[in-house]
Amino acid sequence: MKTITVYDIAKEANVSVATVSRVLNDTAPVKHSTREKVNAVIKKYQFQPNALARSLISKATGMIGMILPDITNPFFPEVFKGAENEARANGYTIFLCNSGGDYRRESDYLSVLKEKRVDGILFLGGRINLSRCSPEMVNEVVELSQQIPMILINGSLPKSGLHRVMADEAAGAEMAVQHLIELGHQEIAFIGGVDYMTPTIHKVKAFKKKMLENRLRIREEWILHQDFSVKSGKELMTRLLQGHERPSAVFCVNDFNAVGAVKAAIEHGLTIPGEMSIVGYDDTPLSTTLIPELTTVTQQTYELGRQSVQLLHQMIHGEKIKKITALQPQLVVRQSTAPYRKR
Amino acid sequence: MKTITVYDIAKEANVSVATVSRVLNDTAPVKHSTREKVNAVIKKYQFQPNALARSLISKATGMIGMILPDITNPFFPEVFKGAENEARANGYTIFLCNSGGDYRRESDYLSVLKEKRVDGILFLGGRINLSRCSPEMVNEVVELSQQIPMILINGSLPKSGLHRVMADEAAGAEMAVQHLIELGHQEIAFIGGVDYMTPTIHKVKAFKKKMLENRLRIREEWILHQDFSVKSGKELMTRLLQGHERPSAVFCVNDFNAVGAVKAAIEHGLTIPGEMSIVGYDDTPLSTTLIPELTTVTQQTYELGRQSVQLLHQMIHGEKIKKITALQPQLVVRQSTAPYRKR
DNA sequence: TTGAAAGCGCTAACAG
DNA sequence: CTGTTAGCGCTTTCAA
Repeated sequence: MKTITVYDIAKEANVSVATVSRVLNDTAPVKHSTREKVNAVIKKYQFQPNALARSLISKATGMIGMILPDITNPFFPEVFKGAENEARANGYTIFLCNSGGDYRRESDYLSVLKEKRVDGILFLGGRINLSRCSPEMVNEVVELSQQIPMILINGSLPKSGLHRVMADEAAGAEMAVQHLIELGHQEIAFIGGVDYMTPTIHKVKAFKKKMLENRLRIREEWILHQDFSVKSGKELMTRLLQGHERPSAVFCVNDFNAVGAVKAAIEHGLTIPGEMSIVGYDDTPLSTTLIPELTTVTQQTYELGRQSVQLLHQMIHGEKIKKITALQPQLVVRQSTAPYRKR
Repeated sequence: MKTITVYDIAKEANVSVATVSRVLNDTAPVKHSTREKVNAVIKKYQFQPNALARSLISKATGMIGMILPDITNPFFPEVFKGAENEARANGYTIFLCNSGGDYRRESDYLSVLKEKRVDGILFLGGRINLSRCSPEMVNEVVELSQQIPMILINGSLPKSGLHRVMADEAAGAEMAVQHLIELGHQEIAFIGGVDYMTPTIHKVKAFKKKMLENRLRIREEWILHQDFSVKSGKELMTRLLQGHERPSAVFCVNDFNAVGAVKAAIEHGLTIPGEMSIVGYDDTPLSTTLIPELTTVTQQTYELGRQSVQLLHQMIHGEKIKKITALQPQLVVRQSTAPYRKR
């Protein structure tokens, strides 16, 4: 099946390819009658100009690359959705690149996106959430960002000066802890996450700050890390419950961990929130799916994606934009937290 | 910032562009020393050939388009993951197109994917799950499939002869109902889904077949439809519980609905699975997140995606493949179903 | 208004 | 082994 080109259209319409191009792009006046004629032929063959050839000239592909760590974590599909809707409204299509948080894979994708000449890149997870990211990894990203507009979502790279869109995790974490304290809890634990990634670090820091502010004891043995999964939340909570003393409330690094924590607590015969208050983070769909529904912190996930693309679009068009856009998180109180009651 | 091309490399290495191209693609013998020389210059500038220009010639873009209805439904990220891993292994990148099940949007994306000259298309949801799809919509897809290899996942289009990869929903549904019956349940309801889409239709049909086979009464008023959401599952279950008589078991069109059903049942004071058995479908992560964990049917979601890309890859290379690839679903018994007990 | 022709960056004959 | 050159399909001067 021969692919049809502007030449075929031109020939059949008895005009030059230039004219075909003109009616295609409405880039110069064309006599009404010839325009009609050309359009007729175009319609007849359902001709669609080859975007590759166009891009080769225009230096724009209408493609955005989005690198994220794990699309099966319900936080990310929501970001994607926000990004995609905004992208579509502006004529972009999105390459979704699941890195698995693997730095090698991130590099691979960065490279692929570069050779495919995407118009912009959205970077989430992996190296941009590392407390200490190697200079080489930073460099790779910084150099690419000089050729392709890029936005880091919910992360950063040391002295890279890269554009960022983020939800203020410290603020969100403080709200969560504050909420627990206001409910009368004094024995509060923190669980989840790996200890070398910023989503964990920011929250632990905020947690300690709030505890200190309220003259509450911080027990290092009640700050437990592992990873961001449900499984991990379950194991960590189990560990907590095996101690002589146990907290009356737990703040989890994310909803996954919180779900695990809830499951562990219930399996150990505790009632939630009666005997144990638990708060998660991210406000993923999981939180309303759970019984009891999870008290958590929303990051305006959809907006995170939407605004990022909006800004990226502006960058692509050479507009200056703020280096940092911060979205305010918000506490969502549901059923997994309750006032402290003495045991 | 000037983008650098093969010409720049050629000039600096004192060779012709053809030679540069040769070392880039290893497409013809090049003297070792000149190869070294060229590679040095390439490395020096971190040169990456423009994929657009290459694709223009090779007629291959290394891009696959994936149209699906809702990436926030945890079933799809898993399919995507399987697809992406296989894609990556074969050198493809994936355009993720969230159609929202909107036919107009599907058409838009189909058109975009065509002009972007993707090498292949994976189609899920929306029109390919309609019991009656309009001839125009069918046509649009069929015509495109003549130009671009395409695979329909878990769906079909009337007499289109399109390639399909699917999990056998009828078989899966039968397993689910069989399981309930073997547990001694006789009063079984079916809830969920919209009634004009195949995921619902196939299951209802299988449900009725099994009931009939076992001489069990099918009550039409216990076959309730709405949509595929948690909310809908909740509302439908509530409706069921408000009747004079109530079933002892419910088979739900998917996990979302099942979660809603569980929530409704618990809110109505029922214990699960003691007083009400519930089974879902899809085996999404939700099912292990719930308390009690959900008995459900797995569709081999990851494999669905992986094998689809594998087949698509073969089609792209002109190999003949089977029209239909069916994956066997499997019942996963967890905690939401139990033997029938008289009330 | 329209056409001829020169590229966009790369690959692939075809000579040498 | 290596260079020259003609495209891939489209847009865009430059003339007419």
